[in-house]
Amino acid sequence: MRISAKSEYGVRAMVRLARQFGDGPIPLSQVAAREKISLDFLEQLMLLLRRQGLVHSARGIHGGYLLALPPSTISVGDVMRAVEGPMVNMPCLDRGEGDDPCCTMGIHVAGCATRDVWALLQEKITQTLDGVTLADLCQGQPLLPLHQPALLRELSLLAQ
Amino acid sequence: MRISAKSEYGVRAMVRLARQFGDGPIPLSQVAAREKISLDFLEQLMLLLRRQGLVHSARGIHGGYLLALPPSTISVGDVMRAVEGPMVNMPCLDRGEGDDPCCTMGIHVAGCATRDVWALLQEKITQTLDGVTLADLCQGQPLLPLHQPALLRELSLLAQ
DNA sequence: ACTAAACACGACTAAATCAGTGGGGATTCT
DNA sequence: AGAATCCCCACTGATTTAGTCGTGTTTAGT
Ligand code: SF4
Ligand code: SF4
Repeated sequence: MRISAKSEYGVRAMVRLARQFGDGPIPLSQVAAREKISLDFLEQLMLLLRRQGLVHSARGIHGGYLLALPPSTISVGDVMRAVEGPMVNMPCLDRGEGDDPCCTMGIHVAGCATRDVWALLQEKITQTLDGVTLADLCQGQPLLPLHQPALLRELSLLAQ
Repeated sequence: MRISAKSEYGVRAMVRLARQFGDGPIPLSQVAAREKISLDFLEQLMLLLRRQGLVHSARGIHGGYLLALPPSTISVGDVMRAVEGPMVNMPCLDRGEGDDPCCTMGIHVAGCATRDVWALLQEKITQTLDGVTLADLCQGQPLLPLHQPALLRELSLLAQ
């Protein structure tokens, strides 16, 4: 369950673009230098993000990349899906109950008890990552009150 | 973010042991055959689980492995931590704010905005995986009512 | 027109990780 | 003794990761 460099760099770069939202295209060379990311590698990531419609690009001497949407409407989950595909990579999750056997069990996926855990995990991860936007990361204040049970935190959010 | 074979096999094997909790030691050869896992690979995993105190082993001709605790007290998170270390592998999460720089930023980790996302993600994943026990996976009924928002589900659990 | 700065895109690669194998022990039951 | 089982570690082939490189295209300024 490690977080790949693609995801980390992708999010870092997008946060950088979010901070300068409205300033026109930002050249990747600047982002790469400030975030200490390989320019060539970063270009590949931005290409994926552009194809997903999360950023726009401008070519030529004053070109660069810029967010296609306001920072508050782009989630970390959107970025990660764009740069590295499905958030949780467990093949059996992508198939319906009636599909072919896909795993080492060789059996119908409906017969697997542990599959439910991975489905639950995928749901929670997706919820979490889709619940944080680039705008959230631009502000200085902490993202979460740590050491507080999730239920309490969610209830307090509900009470607002 | 893929789930490694270590984790999947580890959980599958532990569920198998949980189903036969109380029957004495189960030989790995049986578990491997029924779960279609390489015996040699599985042995490595069980060794790790034993060192974490999650299972006991018995050698000799009627030996095998058995859970060291009741299935309802062992969580999926416990199993995964035993077989593959920290649940979310992002080095900067394991260091305090005052530690050395550890990442490509080369800067103090406190200065990184995106780190908060990974911390939040780690917290959520840990909560989720620690909230499911082997006993939960042994029962036939579904683990989660899918397509239902998490908050509602948690509230309904609270109401019980 | 020319040039420099930027994106576009695919091919290639060194290193790391993963998943599994193999081989030798040690222990216990019959 | 002998068979089944756990114990432990070294090794390997395949895959993935995290880049690098090369070449081309577009645009702005001169
Ligand atoms: S064994 Fe179960 S969890 Fe693993 S791939 Fe097959 S259906 Fe999915
Ligand atoms: S850049 Fe931020 S998120 Fe990445 S390793 Fe460093 S502190 Fe952690």
